[in-house]
Amino acid sequence: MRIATWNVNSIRQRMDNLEAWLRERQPDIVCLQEIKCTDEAFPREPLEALGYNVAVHGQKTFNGVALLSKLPFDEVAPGLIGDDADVQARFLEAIVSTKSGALRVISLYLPNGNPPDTDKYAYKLNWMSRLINFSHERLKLEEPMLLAGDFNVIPTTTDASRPEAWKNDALFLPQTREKFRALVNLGLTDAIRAVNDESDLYTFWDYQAGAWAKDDGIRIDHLLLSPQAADRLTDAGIDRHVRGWDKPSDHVPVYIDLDLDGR
DNA sequence: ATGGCCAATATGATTGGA
Repeated sequence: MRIATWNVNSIRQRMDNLEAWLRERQPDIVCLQEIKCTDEAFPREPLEALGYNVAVHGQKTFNGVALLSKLPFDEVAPGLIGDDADVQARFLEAIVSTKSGALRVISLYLPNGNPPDTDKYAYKLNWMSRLINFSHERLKLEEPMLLAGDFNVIPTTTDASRPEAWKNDALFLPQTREKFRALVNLGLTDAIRAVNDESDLYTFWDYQAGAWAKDDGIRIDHLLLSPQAADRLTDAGIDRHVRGWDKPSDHVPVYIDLDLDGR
């Protein structure tokens, strides 16, 4: 089973790219972020025509996450625990039934947090604490689970072309990386790093300053696997070529293959 | 030349992104 995550930076601006990439990569499940539209405005029909069930947690103008799945959804739940007053659409949890049993999938869009001297950074750190609490609870279930999305975290210096340029950025500050480590240290596996320790693995290149042309990228889109999912991991990759297409998102898809055939 | 973009919005300037 192939599962992918992609921050599309507006689903309505990215439908041509999304459909082309779905035909090329043939994922079974896709976690989307920054759809930037309401549930009503989400283009369900063309995706359903490609064989996907669709679950959406959107809002007007900003943020918004969604899930596509060739398997039907057994359960879908929007929102991250820990703050009932948080109205930003950044989290969508679902369960599908595979031949090996239930698989829990979360599509998440972690707050950017810039500038760091504002309440935006406090919101980011608090959101990360809530994600740690959520993950701690779900890991007790000891089932295959993956947290997939735009984490807005550069985990290490190896994950940036120019780490010094990000030294004071909310994506790379020590507190941010510390919280990300605390999350991973609950027992999650960073899928890309489980199969590849190269230094030039990026998932985002800014639209500005010729970042793509200079390969000035960062790795901030991640798939974190529970032990029961990590045991089934057979491959992981980044579709960086999609960044070179016409009308690209500034992020590219990241995917994993899990052996859930239930032998 | 050390800067250069993109998307949404009762839109033509502002906000957010990273």
